[in-house]
Amino acid sequence: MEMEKSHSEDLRMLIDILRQGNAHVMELEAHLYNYETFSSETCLLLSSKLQSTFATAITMIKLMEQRGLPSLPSSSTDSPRSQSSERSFKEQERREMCKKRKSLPRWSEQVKACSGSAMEIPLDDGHSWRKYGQKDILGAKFPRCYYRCTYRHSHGCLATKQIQRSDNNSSLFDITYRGAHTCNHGFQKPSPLTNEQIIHQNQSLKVKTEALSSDEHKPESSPYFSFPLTPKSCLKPENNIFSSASKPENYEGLDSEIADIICASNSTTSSEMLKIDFGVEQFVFDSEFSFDFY
DNA sequence: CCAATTTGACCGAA
DNA sequence: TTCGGTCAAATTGG
Repeated sequence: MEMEKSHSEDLRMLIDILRQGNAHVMELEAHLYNYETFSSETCLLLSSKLQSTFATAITMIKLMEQRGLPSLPSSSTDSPRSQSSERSFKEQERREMCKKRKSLPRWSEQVKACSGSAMEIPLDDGHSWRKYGQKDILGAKFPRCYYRCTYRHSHGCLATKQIQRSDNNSSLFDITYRGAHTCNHGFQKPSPLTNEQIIHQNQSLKVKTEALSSDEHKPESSPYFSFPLTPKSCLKPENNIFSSASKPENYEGLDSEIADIICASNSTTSSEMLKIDFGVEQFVFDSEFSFDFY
């Protein structure tokens, strides 16, 4: 009762903090998009702001956990009855996680394999992935591989991707991403590419954002899919339109097609970006910031 | 020894 | 029940 009140206050604060973090992401993105004002210093600054935002949020969640929420399984002082509920608590947590993952934005692209020869592996997208599964898919010639962000546990980064070799053209890979990276290990220093390389890669790359059916969520609230974290397809080094290593005329030289791709997943237009939130309710409760359980 | 991958088990959705 | 996605123990590789 008393507890509940302060709990909801905490939540409100937490939400504010996360909103702030979101604002920083916007700002960061704006810088990435604006070639004129782009500076790595600014980005680093924003990145560290983001880090501290998340750190604060994490700390808050931990505190709230200690105070108001069911205690962690580790404490052996619990009454026996809480032990029986421990299982269902974990179970519940798992289910919530599942739900959350499904609600994450999704987009896919087709990527050409390294045009070497035998080494048929899709290009590295600049993020660090850890394979966690492989499945034979009904009616598909090749198995589907499942990857999650390497930093899932250390940073609570929920990004995942699936890679599946195309049936008819085995040098093509369908890659489906789910969830934007919240870790900041993502963007390795982009290697300089020539103009031709960029153009070539742009041509061989199709990005389609799968706007999830809006009936899946109450449309009026949480605009999940307008959360405009730039998909890797925009930021990944091999497409490094924004890389300071590539010359400005690269960007200007490339036509609106690229801009379309860049905007594809932000299709809700930048004017809407400002009122976007994380779908915070879910984010707060389900987030995997409980990394110290692992 | 640690971190990544492999692979069968498990679980929820359809 | 089947299928697709994830987990986690066993295995591999550095």
